Amino acid sequence: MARKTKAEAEQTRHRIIECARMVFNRSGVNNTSLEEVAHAANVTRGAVYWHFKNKADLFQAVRAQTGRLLKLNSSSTGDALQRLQSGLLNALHRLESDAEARATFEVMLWKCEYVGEFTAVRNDLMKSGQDFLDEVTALYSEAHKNKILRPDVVPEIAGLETFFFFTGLLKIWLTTDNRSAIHRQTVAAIESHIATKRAESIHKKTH
Amino acid sequence: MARKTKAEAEQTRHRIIECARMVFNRSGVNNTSLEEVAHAANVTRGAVYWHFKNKADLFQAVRAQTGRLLKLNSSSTGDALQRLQSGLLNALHRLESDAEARATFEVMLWKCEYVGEFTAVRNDLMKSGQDFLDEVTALYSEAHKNKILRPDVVPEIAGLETFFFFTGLLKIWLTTDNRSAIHRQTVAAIESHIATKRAESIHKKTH
DNA sequence: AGATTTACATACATGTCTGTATGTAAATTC
DNA sequence: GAATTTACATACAGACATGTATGTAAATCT
Repeated sequence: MARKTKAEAEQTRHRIIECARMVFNRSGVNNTSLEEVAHAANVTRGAVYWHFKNKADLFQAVRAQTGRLLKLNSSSTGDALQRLQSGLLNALHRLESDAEARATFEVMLWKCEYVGEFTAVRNDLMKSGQDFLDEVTALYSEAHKNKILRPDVVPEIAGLETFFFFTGLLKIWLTTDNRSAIHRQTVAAIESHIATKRAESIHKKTH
Repeated sequence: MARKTKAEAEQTRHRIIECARMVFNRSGVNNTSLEEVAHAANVTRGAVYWHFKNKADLFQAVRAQTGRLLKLNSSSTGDALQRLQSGLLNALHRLESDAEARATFEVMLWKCEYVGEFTAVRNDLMKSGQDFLDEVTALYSEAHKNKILRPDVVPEIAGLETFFFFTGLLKIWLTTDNRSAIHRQTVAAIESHIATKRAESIHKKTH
């Protein structure tokens, strides 16, 4: 076959990543051969090995393409707790609407053995987890400063709690068969998670 | 080699399970060959295949030997929320003190691809997750009935929240390098998680 | 326009894993 | 105590995965 244009090569690379995500999600990362990925992408292993060093490298690319789920510092308004809540709800909404992101997280949380070459991937994952924790903690600190956080709630601890909570939520939500069936309860759990941390001051709008 | 006594055979079976847990934890379930397990247990693959149908079956045995982590209906006393809290703390404590249980959960949460034969294992896992959810929800219902739950907290939602929270806690805690360093904060997160759900009645002892 | 890369496809060498079939000597059964 | 299981070890067959080396025709560079 002829050499491809630079743009075509980039297309090929993207196709490999997308197909890798699909196949990983179907068969698991370790259980998937690069031959399967190549076949799904209509190329040979040669192409895969040209674009990526090995499977772990490919998996990192899959991860990188999806990126972070939570974006707290974006458009949303309101006090710190409201911003945190809508950040969490937005993340959930992205998972619901973005099938690719969902697949990526499904692979990361249920279809990958973090061992050997993949411990590096896990460290990466934990690093973005630490970022999540930092951002959430910062929001709780702001809430504390503004007296809208319950006085007996420590920002650092609350941040950790939310980190645990959302990690588990993702893990469980992703493996639930009928996700739309638990949508309402999941949203309610998020709202309740935040609401119970809010100081009981004068009359406040919950909604 | 000679045929083993029934008791010896049972010993062999146990040895295989324990070694499987170790090797799975080191190399991941999918990435581990039954030859490795057999070697670690000082037997051949013949023995492994005699005792277990295949790797998934062996993994189920590893899981079954460790059993559930949470035992809420046991000895602890106090009101529903106190019992829930000590149940969660006990589960954490078991993970800290019981290296085998820890290894099993590490494998289940970080070193296994739930795909193919292993989807059955995941279903099993989710079933015990559902049991957890039911028990926790029952405790919140009791707390609600006894007016010690915040009136704006719905037992079912709180149960779900706690389920998410503890699932994430396990996952994160198990992959943290220096676990003793985050012990205090983890305990505090559990306590805070429960405390924020308690109704603010008259004077109560937090400790 | 010629030289040089590039973007793969093909081929090769090697190792590994699985499941099953068969062998066997001693426990266990009757 | 003879017949039958049992608890494995050994052997076999087939598939499959990985990484690299090599080939090649067309882009891209100069």
